Amino acid sequence: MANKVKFEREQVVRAASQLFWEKGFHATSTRDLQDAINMRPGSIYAAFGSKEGLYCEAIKNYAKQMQSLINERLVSCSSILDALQDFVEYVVISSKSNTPSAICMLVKANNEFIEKDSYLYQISVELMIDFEHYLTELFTLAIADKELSGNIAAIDYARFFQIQFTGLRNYFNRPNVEHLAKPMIENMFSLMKSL
Amino acid sequence: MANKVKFEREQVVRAASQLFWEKGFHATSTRDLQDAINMRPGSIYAAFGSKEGLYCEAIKNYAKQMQSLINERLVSCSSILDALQDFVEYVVISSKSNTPSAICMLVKANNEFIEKDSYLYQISVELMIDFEHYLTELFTLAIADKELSGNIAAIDYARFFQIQFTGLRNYFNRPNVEHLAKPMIENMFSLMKSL
DNA sequence: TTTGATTTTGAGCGACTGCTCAAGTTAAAA
DNA sequence: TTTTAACTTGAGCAGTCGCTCAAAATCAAA
Repeated sequence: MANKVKFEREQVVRAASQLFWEKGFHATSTRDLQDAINMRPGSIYAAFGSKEGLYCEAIKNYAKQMQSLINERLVSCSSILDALQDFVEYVVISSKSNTPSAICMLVKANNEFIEKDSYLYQISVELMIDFEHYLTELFTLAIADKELSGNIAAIDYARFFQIQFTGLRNYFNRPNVEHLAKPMIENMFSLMKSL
Repeated sequence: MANKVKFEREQVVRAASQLFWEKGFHATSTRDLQDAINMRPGSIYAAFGSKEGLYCEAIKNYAKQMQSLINERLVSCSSILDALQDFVEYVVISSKSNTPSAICMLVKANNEFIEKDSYLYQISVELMIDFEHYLTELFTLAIADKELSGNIAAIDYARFFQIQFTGLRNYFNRPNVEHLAKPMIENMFSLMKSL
């Protein structure tokens, strides 16, 4: 005695994620979303409650996929730092043409939601802290593997990495500097190894 | 045979700048602006042409004021790098409580206007490049003064500075990390001096 | 004063926003 | 089959958006 949902939730959330990532929360209208995910308002609101609810799933999906990108490289690369460098090069250089924005969606969210007690701001902080924890685990292993000196703590490597990564992605969101990306990423990693 | 404008243009642009900086372009309504600058729609549109026109003046004013902050410190400090470090500490730490956002307005604009051929995106890029040129001049002087090794070119110091600065400001847009700001800024500058 | 170009005012236009809900459609259970 | 609960549809609501423009206010020149 029922009917079944006709949409693929993961696929819909990914499409919404792409649109929100590109345009930001405020500049994305529910009509834009309807077109992007091919659902009518009633279905959207039945499934996600509100534009905010859909955004919330979308940004969590984004964070999950970003970690997947690293995890894939941990399998295929011979060291943790090689995996991270390959990840950074992929994000800043290779994926630029088929990605909705050069800027991390978490950073965009963190910049857009100015009310510090708003739900979406807090989600953005949570996901960034999750990512920092994930990085800290990786750098703990990298220190144990003697890939890094261990002169500073794993969490400090994680902070250094995030600041460089965010700074680089912002810098390369301007035209005519593409040729600088590869050497600057290499500098970033040799700097980190010298800490 | 005339009437005179009753508003102080510089003061109005500064107020608009603060609001746009805080909320971004899309999330700032013309009603918000009316209240912030105490002008009625007709006067605003007579003076600035459009919301976009007002934003344009506002962001240029922001860029000008940011350079003023550095220029003031170049006068009062004994070296260029001291002035820059004082500037960074002021922006990231001291001014945090009386500033509309922890994030640079140019960076926010550059992230918000996704149409690469839109006028406001191009303005944001122009102002960032202006700032890079300004920094490059400073680092040229710093190299001549032997404050920096000169192992890399002035423009490369300018790029390094911008990436660190943007990365730091983004990192400190999260709660509970304030105590890390001072040491991380010191690290940034000692790292730069070791390049 | 009076004149008249200039500036300011604010009601309100047409378009768009996030969202609702009655009506229609679907498919498993009876 | 028929029933019925779950799902989908899309017209449209109440509110907000950027912006316009006729009318009122202002003030230097005549």
